Amino acid sequence: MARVSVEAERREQILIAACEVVSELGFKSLRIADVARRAGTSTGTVHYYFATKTELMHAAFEWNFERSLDRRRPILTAASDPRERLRAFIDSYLPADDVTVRAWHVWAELWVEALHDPELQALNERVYGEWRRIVAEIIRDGQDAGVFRQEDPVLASNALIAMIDGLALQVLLASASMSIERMRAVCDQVLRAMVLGDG
Amino acid sequence: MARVSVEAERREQILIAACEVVSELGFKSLRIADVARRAGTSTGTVHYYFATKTELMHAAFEWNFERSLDRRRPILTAASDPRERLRAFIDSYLPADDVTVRAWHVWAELWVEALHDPELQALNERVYGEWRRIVAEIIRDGQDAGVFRQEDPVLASNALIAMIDGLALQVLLASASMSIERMRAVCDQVLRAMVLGDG
Amino acid sequence: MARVSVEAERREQILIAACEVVSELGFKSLRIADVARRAGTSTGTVHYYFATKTELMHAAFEWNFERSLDRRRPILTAASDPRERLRAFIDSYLPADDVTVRAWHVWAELWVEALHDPELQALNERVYGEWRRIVAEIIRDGQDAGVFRQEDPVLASNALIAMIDGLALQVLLASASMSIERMRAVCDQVLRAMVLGDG
Amino acid sequence: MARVSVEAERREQILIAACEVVSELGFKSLRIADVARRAGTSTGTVHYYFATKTELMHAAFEWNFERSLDRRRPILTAASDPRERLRAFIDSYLPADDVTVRAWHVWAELWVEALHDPELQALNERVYGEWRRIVAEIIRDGQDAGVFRQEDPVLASNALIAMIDGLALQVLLASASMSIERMRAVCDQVLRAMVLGDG
DNA sequence: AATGAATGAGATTTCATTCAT
DNA sequence: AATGAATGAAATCTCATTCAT
Repeated sequence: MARVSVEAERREQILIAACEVVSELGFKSLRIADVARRAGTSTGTVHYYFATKTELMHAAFEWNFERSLDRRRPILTAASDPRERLRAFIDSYLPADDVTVRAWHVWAELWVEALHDPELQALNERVYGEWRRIVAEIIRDGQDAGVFRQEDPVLASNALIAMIDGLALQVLLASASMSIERMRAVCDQVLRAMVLGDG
Repeated sequence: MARVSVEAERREQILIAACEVVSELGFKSLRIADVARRAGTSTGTVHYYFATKTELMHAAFEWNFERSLDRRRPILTAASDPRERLRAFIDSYLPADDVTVRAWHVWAELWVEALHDPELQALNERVYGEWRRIVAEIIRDGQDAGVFRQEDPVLASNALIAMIDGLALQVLLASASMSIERMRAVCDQVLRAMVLGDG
Repeated sequence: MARVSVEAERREQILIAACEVVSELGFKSLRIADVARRAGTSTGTVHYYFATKTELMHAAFEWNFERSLDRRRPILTAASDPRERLRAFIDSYLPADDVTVRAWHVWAELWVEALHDPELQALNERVYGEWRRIVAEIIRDGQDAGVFRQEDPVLASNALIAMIDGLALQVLLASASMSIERMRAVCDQVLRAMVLGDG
Repeated sequence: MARVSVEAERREQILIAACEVVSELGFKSLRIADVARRAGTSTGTVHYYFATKTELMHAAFEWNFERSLDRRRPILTAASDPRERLRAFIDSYLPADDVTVRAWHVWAELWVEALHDPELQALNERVYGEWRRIVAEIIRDGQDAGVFRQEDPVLASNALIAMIDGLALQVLLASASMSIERMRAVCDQVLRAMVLGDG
């Protein structure tokens, strides 16, 4: 019993460390030794839990996604006005705090890694399926309530999510022309256009 | 004179090869030896033209951007209806043909590399400045002509470009839910919403 | 008392497992973890019984030899015609069944390991002393009975045993030109030459 | 031109070093770093010539065999009495001098490695085919000349070669009961039995 | 008596970079 | 201008061994 939790705990320590290192150095520069040091253990131990670097990174990407989802659950289950829900959801994706910035970094690394790795593509697919369903649902609710303009909710959801990805990326790239505030303003203008009787 | 052009040609051969290899294997897996083989030369020669791997990659990213810009120039200088111009511009970014797909791959690799490299961030900044100016200009033209809805053209331009980046990425990731056709449909719906008297 | 036998049993399980793994993977590739898995226990337990890998392997070689000897005892104690006894003895060394093949594999691994290990050389010496004495005895009996040709029985015994080793090795190496049948034919011809009044 | 010979020379230096190290430490204990040091170069260079440790070892085994063959060619082409030729051939296999001892060591390591490696089994097959043909030829010549006893020359050749292998192995194992002199005596007695009108 | 998580020393392998030609 | 043999630093991965439980 105690054993199991020790193992699970250790495993998570290593995954946390891996995400931190990916976020700081990038996947390309990440060395097992960095992860080990960060997790307060040895490379041997990292390999005891994850047979290969690839296995470790896949697990880290998966873990990063699960945590992201966990953090949003409260927002989505809160029964509130669709406009509020959509805004809160989008807001939670602004790379404003350390945790969110880190998660975005990891996610960006996954994208590029996935370009040449079908297994990671499958993870991306799963995640985006989840996002698209959530956002499309909110849009549909808003349309039914007569507060969002009529249009295909699935296409709109795709447009919204893609825009967030693209904007966040520019923010992460420390773009002088794309600060957090600017990103928020862009999102606001797009949301305003979606809401009826707001112009 | 002749010499200079021979050198310039060789240099470009190497840059082309570098972009091809990045697109196929990813930056992380690219080896100088791969680029050399692809360019039909030796690692020694690659280093003769580019002192370090970093220098080579920066030059390749720059080259990729210049080519991208060259390919769009005809679209932008063609004096036509803003709606047509905007659509043509967006269309030229759909990762539909090999050349465009390859360019996107290289671009995606640059993004992630730039997360930890200020020099590449500067390149990204220059490129996005260019794009934003171009798109904002078209939007302004359309608004002046009374065909686009009134809104901040710079914010709208940011929204549009970010969306294209995000959508293209999902297409590149071979997402089952984001084909080229789907991407086109998403763009169409967004454009339709921008155009007045179209709903 | 009961405890001791439990320990002895466990010890033997591990030795059996070690011989099986050596036979299948070779000494070079054998890992303690393999032996542990095969014995249905853990690496910790293997080390509880054998302090080091070297100690385990020496014990396994010793065990392999003892078993080999045990299997031949009935043949040697059966009072019969020297010709029959010699033939039966040789026959028992043909790598025809699984048990014998496995024993040969282990033995071959010992040879090569012993090239750089005096302790294993000592074991080899003991074993060969045993074989040579046995075979020389049979030959002497046959000479006394007037059925074997006159020659130095110790030299003849060495020749015979060396030949069996060399032939068995080629059979183990899956040589297309040295099958079990061929090995038997070679031994037959040599035996026939030893027996008087047979040409 | 010069280049080619430099490469070929370097390659051979490395193979010589590899055989020496195998002979001294055994295949199991051999490290690329040992070979590199012995060859007066770096591990990087060894890998420049041989992609993997396996490839290096296979090449070394092959090289060891080719050299062995080269050393015997004079004996075999010398037109002389079959009895003399057979004796000289056998004599050349006694592990009496350093070169021969080293070659035997390498050969013994190959045997055991080949037990789990089909590619090495193929090499063993090629080599033994060569030996068997050579020895069988000599025996046939001797039988035709009426100096060797009548028996199947191929079986006799197999018996002889296997015996030499088995005896040499015991000599290499520093067996107290199998010195070089003893090995010579055993061979002599066997040869004497083959020769007609000699008892 | 038995376990298995953890370790660290060490081995192979990779590859950008150098440099003599 | 161009080459490619050679290098060495560094990274992943392996595994016997230890030790707290």
